[in-house]
Amino acid sequence: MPLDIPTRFDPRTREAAIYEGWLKDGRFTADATSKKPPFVIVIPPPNVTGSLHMGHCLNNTLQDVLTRWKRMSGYEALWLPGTDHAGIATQNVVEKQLRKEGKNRHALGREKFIERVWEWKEQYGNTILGQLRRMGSSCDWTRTRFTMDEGYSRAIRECFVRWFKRGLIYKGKRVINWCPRCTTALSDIELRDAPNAQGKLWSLRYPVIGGGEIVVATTRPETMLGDTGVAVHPEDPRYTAMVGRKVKLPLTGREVPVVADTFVDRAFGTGAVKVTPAHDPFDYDCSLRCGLPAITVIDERGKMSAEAGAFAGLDRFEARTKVVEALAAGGFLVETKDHVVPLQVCDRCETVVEPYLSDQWFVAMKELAKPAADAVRDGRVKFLPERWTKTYLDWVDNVRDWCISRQIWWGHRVPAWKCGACGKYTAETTDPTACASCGGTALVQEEDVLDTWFSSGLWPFATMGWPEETPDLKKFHPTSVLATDRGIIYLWVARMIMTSLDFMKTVPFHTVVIHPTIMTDDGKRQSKSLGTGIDPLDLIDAYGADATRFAVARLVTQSQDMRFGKNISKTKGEEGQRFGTKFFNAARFVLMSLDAGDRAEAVAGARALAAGEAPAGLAFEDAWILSRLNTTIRAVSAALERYEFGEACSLLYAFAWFEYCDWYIELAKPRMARPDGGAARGTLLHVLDAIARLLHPIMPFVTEEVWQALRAFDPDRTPSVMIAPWPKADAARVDLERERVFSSLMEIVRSVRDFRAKYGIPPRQAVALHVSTPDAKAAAELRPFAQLLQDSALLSAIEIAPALKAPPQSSTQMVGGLQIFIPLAGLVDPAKELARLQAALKKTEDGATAIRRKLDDAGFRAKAPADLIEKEEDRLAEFDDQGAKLRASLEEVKGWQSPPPSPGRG
RNA sequence: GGGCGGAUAGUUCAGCUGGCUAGAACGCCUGCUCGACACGCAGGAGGUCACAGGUUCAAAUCCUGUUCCGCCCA
Repeated sequence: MPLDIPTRFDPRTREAAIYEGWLKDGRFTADATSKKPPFVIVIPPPNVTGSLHMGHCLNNTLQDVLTRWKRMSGYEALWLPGTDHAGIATQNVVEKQLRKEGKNRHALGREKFIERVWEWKEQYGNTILGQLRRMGSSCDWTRTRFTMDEGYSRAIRECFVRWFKRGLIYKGKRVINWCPRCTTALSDIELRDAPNAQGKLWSLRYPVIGGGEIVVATTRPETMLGDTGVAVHPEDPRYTAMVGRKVKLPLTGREVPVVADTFVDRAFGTGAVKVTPAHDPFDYDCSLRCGLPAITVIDERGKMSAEAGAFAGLDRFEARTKVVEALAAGGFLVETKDHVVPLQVCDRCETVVEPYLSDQWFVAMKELAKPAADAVRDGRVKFLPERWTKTYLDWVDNVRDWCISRQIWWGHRVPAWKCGACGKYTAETTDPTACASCGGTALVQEEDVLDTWFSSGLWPFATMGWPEETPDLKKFHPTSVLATDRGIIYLWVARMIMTSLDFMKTVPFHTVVIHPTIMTDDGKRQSKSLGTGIDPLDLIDAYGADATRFAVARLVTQSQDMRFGKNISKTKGEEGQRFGTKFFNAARFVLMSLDAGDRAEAVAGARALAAGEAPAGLAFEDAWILSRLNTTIRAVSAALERYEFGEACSLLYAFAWFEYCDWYIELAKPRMARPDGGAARGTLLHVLDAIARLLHPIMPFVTEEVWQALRAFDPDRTPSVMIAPWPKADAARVDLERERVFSSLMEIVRSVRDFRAKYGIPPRQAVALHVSTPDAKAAAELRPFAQLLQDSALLSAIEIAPALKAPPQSSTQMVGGLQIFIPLAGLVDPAKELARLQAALKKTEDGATAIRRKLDDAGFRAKAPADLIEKEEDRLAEFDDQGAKLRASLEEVKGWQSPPPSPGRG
C-alpha cells in the first residue's frame, strides 16, 4: 500500500472491484473432490420475480457469515444459490405484460405463453441474484439452480411418480379460493384482506320436521340454496334433542339433517350453523366428517348455477338480495344486523374471492410426516431458538393432506395422464403411451401444474443432481445449516425434512436457524404497499455493504422480531459505517507507522507472536492486548458456534475499538519513538491481522482491502483473507491477573482525566499524581507502570506508595482500594471540591448501607451461602474504608482558608 | 378460541440455571483541529426493570393474574 492511504474506505468504488477479484480467483467455488469436511448451506431460494428486501438482506448476511467463517475454519464450504419459479407470481407478472399489449394468455395458448415466461425470466429473473452479489455473498455461482431447470424438473417428476406409485398422491376435492373474474384458483399469498368490509348478519329460521325450529346465522344467505345440513355442538344442551332430526330448507324445500360437530362455536350467533359444503372450507370438512353431500350453487364465473333453481343465472351478490327478499316474504327471516365480515379479495383485480369446490391433487401426509416428526423429536434436526421446535411439531403432528395442484400454466405440469378408456391415471418419468391399468392409448395429460413449494421441498438434494448419484450429492448432502424466517417453517422447512428423509434416508440439515423477522421502527410488519419497507440497496449505497451487514447482524438476538425501519436503519447503518472506517484507520495508522520504522523487525515480531512465541522486549501492555485478543477470539468463536451473531459483532466492536484503538494503539504511540518500540510494532501488526480475520465474515470488503495492504508488508500470507485461517485462541496468552491490573491502571487514568475535565484544567497542563495503596505489595504491583501512567494521564510527577498521606491542598479520589491525590496547587475552588467529595461520600455510604442491611438480616446470615456472606463483608469493609478516607479529606478541605485563585479559565 | 414472543436508560437491545450500587451501543451534555480517524478523542449525566399479588434471607430474573404490542394456528 502506498503511504498516501486515504482516511476512508470507499465502498462505492472498492466493493465491486474486490468482489470481481474474488470471482476471478474462483474463491466461492466449492470442490466436491476435496478431502476437507464439508460445510453446506442451501439458500432459501428467493422468488425469481423478487428483488432484495430487508428480510433477504438479513437472511443472506447470516448465511454468508457462517459460510465465510467455516471456509476460514478449514471446511470445504459450499453456499448453493438459486431461485424458485414462483408459479403464480411469475405468471401474474407476464400476464400483466400481455395485458398492456392487449393480449391474454388464453389467446396466446399454453405453449407460447410458457415461452414468454421464459423470455421474461432470462431478461429479469436474475435481478435478485445480482443484488446478492452487491451484499458480498460468497455463493458458489457455478452451481446456481432454478426450480424450472431441466435437471431440477427431472427430480420433481421422479418424486411425483414415486409417490404416485406408492399411492401417496391422489386426486380429491377441496374448497379452494377462487377468483370468479380471473377464473383461477388463488394461493394464500394472492389474497388481500379487504379493509373494513361492512356486511350484515342475517338470522334465518329453519323449520324442524316434526315440530320446532332452528335459527341459524349467516353472512352469506345466498349459499343457503346449497345447504345440506345444519350443525350444532355435540355438547350444546339447547340442541341435543334436535340432533338426528331433519329440517326443511326454506325456498328449496330440501330436507337436510341436523348434525353434531365440534367445529361449531357455541358462543357465536345462535350456536347453530348452516352447512354449505361446496362453498365454505370449514363446512366442507364438516360434511366429510358427518357424511353430508355437497351441492354447488355458484359457478366458476360467480353466477348462480342450475342447482339454485329460481335464482339460476343471477350474479352471486344480486342473488343475495333476492334470496333475502324471498326469505323475508316467506317469514323465514328473523333479524338483520350490521356485521363486519373478514372479506378477502383477489390481489390483482380486487374481486371478492369465492370459496369453490374443485378437483385437486393431494399428497397423503401421514406416512411422510411421522419420520419428519421423529427426526426433530430425537434431535437429528435442531431448531434454534429451541422454542420453534414446538411450532414445527404442532404442525407435523396434525398435518393435513397437502394440496399440490394449481390451476395455472407456469410450473411443472402434473405428470399424470388420464386414460380415456378406464378413467384411471398413469404417471411415469417418461411420457407414457399406454394406460398402466388397462393398456388403453387414449391418454390425456392433466392441465394443472404443481405447487411451487412442491419443487422447493426437494431443494437440498434436487439442487445437487438427485436422482443421479452425483459427486456433489455424495460430498455435500446432507447440508449443514438452514437459515430462514419463521414464516416458512411449515411451507418449506417441514417439507424438506419429509422429502429428504423419504428419498435420501437422511435429514437435509442438522440445524435450522430461525432468525428474527424485520419490522418497522414501531414493530409492525414492513409493507411495500404502505411504503414502510426499507430497501437494503439504499443502505448499501449510503453506507456500504459491510456497514449494512454489520448493522443487521449486530441486531440478531434470540428475539423473534427485529425493528429496523427508517430511523433505526439509519442509526445502525451509520454505526456500521463508522466502525468500518475506524478499523480502516487503525490499519492505516499501523501500516504508516510500520513503514516509517523497521519493517523487517515488525514482521518478524508479528510472526513470532503468531507462532506463539514471545519476542524480546514484550511490554506489559503488549501482553495485555494479546490476552484480550485471545479472550476475544475464544468468545467470538463461541458466539458463532451458538449462532449468536449479535454477540459476535458486539465483541468485535468492543475489542477492536475500545481496547485495540483507544488503549493499545494510544499506549504504543509514545513507545514508537523509543528503543523498545520493536515489540509494540510487532504486536500492533499481529493484532491488526487477527482483527481482519475475525471481522472478515461480517465485513468482508474492508477486511480484504486491509489484508491486501498487509500483504504488501508481508507477502508471506494467503492471497485473500477469505482463505486465511480463522484465528485459534491460545490459552497460554490469556492472563486474567494481568487484565485485572490493567483495568485498575485504566481506572486511575480515567480518574485523572475526570479531574481535569471537572476542573477545567487545560488539556496540555500536566498535573502531579500521588497514589496511596493499601499495602506494599499493591504499590510494588503498580510501580512498574509509572511511565505508562505518565504518558496516558499526562502527569508531571507520580508517586506510588503504601498509606501515603495526602499532600497539602490536594483533591482525593477513590479508585477501587486505591486512594489518589492530585495536589491542587491553587488550581481549584474549595467549595467545588467539597461538593464533589460529599457526593462521592454519599455514594459510598449508600453502598455501605445497602450491604449492612443485608448483613444485619438474620435470615441472610442463616441461609445465604457462606462465600456470598464473606464477599459482602469484604465489600462492606472496603466501603467503610473509602468512607473514612473521604471523610478525612472532607475535613481537610473544610480547613482550607480562602479560595486560591483559579488558573486559566477564571 | 388455542399457542408463542415482547414490555429493562431518550432509542435499539443484553442481563443464562434468583445474589456486586441493573449493563452495552447509539443519542444527549461538557471539553478538545495533541501528526490514524470530527464517520474522531477525552469525560459525564441518564433506569420505580409494564402493572398487581405471591414464593424466598434475597426477584429484572421464579409463580399467578392484569394491561398493552406483535406473530402463528384454527
